[in-house]
Amino acid sequence: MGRIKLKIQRLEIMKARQAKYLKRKRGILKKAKELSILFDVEVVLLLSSTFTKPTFFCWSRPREGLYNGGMSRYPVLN
Amino acid sequence: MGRIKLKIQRLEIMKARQAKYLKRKRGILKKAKELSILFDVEVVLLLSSTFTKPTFFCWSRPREGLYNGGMSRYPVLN
DNA sequence: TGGCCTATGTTTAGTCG
DNA sequence: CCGACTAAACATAGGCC
Repeated sequence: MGRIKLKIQRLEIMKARQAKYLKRKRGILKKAKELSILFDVEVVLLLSSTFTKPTFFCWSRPREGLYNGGMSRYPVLN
Repeated sequence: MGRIKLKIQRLEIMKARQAKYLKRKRGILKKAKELSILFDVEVVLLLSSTFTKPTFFCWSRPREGLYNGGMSRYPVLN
């Protein structure tokens, strides 16, 4: 993919790191969204890096008897 | 991607649904793993569908002073 | 930082075994 | 279900601004 195949190992060059991360983050977020829509799958995706703000994606099916589509306002342990 | 462009909308044909889901699930899991390795990013990915078992992927950086690489044995609210 | 570009590597729809 | 195959669509590395 791209001009050169990128070997899957930790990227140490910080300059390139952030730009690449942004591109790939967008890519996986798009995939997650497509998956949730295509297959009606509930998806939770959390990405936490040391160099940018964390990213959170969450999609859930609507549930009967719930006002907000089943999304909890606060985290719940059952 | 593939022979025919798949419009991103809910798939109703159950026969094709499961096979396609499996392929795409593998795809996004690979992406998640690559992301975590390349950028040293902590990743949580949870997929829950009505027609197969849920899938959970979690990767975290090792932390000093913790035995098991920072993975909580039980869910924790802070 | 982040958008745009393009060449090239990757993913996947459809099919068969 | 699983794996393999192919062609077409997609994602992205590197570069430029």
